[in-house]
Amino acid sequence: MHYDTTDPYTALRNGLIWGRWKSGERLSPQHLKEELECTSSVLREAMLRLAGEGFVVSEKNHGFRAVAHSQETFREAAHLRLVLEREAAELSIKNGTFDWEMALSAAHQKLAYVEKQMIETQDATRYVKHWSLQDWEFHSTLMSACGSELLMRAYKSAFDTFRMYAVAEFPNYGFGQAVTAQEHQDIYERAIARDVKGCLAAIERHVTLYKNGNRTKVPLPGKSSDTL
Amino acid sequence: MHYDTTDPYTALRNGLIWGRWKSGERLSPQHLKEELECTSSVLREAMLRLAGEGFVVSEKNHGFRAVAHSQETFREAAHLRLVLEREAAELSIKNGTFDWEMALSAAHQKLAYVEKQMIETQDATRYVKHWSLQDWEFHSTLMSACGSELLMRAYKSAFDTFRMYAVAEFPNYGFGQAVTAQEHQDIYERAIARDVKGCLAAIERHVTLYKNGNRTKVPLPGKSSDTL
DNA sequence: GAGTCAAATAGTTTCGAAAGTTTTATAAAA
DNA sequence: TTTTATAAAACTTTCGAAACTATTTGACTC
Repeated sequence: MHYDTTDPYTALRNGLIWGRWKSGERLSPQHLKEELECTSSVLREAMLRLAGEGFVVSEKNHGFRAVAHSQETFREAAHLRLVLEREAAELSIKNGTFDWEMALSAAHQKLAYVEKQMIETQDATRYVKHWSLQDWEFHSTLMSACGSELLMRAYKSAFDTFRMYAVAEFPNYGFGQAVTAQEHQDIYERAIARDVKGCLAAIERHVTLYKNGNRTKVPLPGKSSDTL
Repeated sequence: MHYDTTDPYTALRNGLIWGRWKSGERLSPQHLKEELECTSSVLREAMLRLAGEGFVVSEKNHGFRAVAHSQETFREAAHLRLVLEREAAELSIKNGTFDWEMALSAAHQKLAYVEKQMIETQDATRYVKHWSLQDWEFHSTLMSACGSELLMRAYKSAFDTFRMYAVAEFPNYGFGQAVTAQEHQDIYERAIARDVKGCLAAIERHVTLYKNGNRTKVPLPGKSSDTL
């Protein structure tokens, strides 16, 4: 019924991001080859690439493991996000064209729509993957006019680490009801208004709330979904 | 006479950093296997890892290439260095212990020694690799008390990109006689004095001078050396 | 001479077996 | 029972050949 069109590398990468394998878990090409429908060699190649990207660690003659995240790693990722996002957002607000404004408006609209659904249906779990994807799209669009490919790459890396931990440790990947929606709204409005100081402050509030784990205490009811 | 004890991965990585292969050059495992004394398979594995790290790019069925750096990439790397180094230096200055002070003092001493040699002998080329290594050690020691492994990793990545371009495009990897030495001296003194504002300003001067390529116009005489 | 096609060549990726390493299991000795 | 030594099993890495893909060459046509 459902053909898996994704290559082993992508399947592995997504599995790592979305918690298919636990932090620090062994990744054996031999055992995973049935599940991912390929030979152990191509899995090995994919894992080597992912090792370079930091999703996987490898020790000589001991194979591969999903990278182990601690709460400390999470704090560092949040901090790095903050530093990079503030810099990139400031540049974007200063340099962004009208096209950027439109893109940001669209990204925010999509994100707000998901968040509205999550709150109204009182069923966050059903939408968390959509939400997490739109969360990324919003933040990266916000930064997209900063003019530095390298800065964006560094941010993506920090964001991925951040999200891996959130997916593994927080019931709803960190979505915390109305709070997040308002925070994103604030960031969006101040960015469009070209209010650098206000926007940076909003970003700081947003990421800091996460970091302190405030959201873990408000799990919402609902059953899991694998729509994505 | 000289046994190469480094594995193919390290050899490739160093070759990429130190300009053994030009920006954008094809890296064919088949052809490189003689030079690096291994089979094409282990070279492929090394390249896959380096692809993940961003030193190498690969396109399906087209093999590998050394990553292509433009002047724009260089500017972005310099900018990212600045952003990350300011943040980390500030944290280090605020949190650094006496051990950190000692380590920084030692790192600066070594760097200053190399720079003194370069200036006195009027033969920069002979010491550029030493200098580049000590330059890294000084900057990373300065940041080492920031308390964030992730931030240091992101910085290293930006530094490597920065250096690859400098090695390829500048006669002396960017060393510019007395200017650099004085800059490092400034950064060092202000860090030890726990003068955050002064140190950050010194860092900004240092990296900005590089970025504008001011150093390219003062090549020093002397012949090449492969001591390292 | 320019353009098209097919064959030949060169290069890349995948594969599964061989070689090498670590871990587990088993048996002998203290 | 604990320790040490040895053998077996499980796994990781390396290897070279096979399969596959891209590029070049050269013959043929317009």
